[in-house]
Amino acid sequence: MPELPDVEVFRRYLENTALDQPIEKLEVLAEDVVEGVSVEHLRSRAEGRRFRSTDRHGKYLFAELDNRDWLVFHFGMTGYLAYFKEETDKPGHTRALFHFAGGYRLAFVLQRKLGMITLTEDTESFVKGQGLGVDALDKSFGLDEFKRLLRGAKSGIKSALTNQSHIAGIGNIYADEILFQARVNPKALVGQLTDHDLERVFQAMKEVPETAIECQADPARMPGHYLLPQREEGGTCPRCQSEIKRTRVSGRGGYFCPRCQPG
DNA sequence: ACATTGACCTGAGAGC
DNA sequence: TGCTCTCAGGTCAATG
Repeated sequence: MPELPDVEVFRRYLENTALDQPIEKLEVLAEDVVEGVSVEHLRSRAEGRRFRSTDRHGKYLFAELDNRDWLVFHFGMTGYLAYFKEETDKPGHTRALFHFAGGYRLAFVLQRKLGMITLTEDTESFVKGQGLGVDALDKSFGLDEFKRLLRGAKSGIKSALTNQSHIAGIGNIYADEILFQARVNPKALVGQLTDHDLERVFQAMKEVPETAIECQADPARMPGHYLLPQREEGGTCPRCQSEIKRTRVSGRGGYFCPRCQPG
């Protein structure tokens, strides 16, 4: 779930639910999801504060406190946020829980503990420290820079797209969707692609996440020509009705249409 | 210096 | 039912 579009949806969710409310208590239910700072320190910085603004870079979500600290959330493969009031609505695998003055809570949920929470004073230096590349949807990130980043890459196009140190935000699922929309085979090497291929990949890299965000990152709401709702073996290509095939690209499962994305 | 693989963590679903 | 195996949208360290 948590690639760029999902994290952007979480960001807006936090913005629309939890902003400006006094944080009475931060309950950490799994201490190992707090990284870089002690749980005590994190709690002491957050309690008594409010979330003032939010930001996002790639798959990282930032929430600014009114003391100018930033909480950083990473959602791993399974994370999400849940805002609720009744104890019975608390999701399983809640790892941290913000209790607000009005009785509402915001849960940071991870099934697998591959995500984390940390603290930073400066989001830009955090991004730099993580070695993250430009956010895929950054307005100033244009075709020329895209070509420059990929030129010289010896890897496959899918690895290049999901390499967070080049471009931040694209993961396994959306890489498949982008390559499907661009009609490029997921096993293609960057060096084999024509300029025209790269232009289509670039355009899809901009359009797909934008559209996914509009659809709340929910495959059921996505346009009929999207692969995502059909992303399973035996699924049907929305363009040519061929059978969707599964493949393995650098250790990860991928799905594609052999006819629309010939290799 | 780069690219790919395995490990990390936990649960769901398939097959026996 | 219960066991084992494989897989899952993340990154990072260790390999090639």
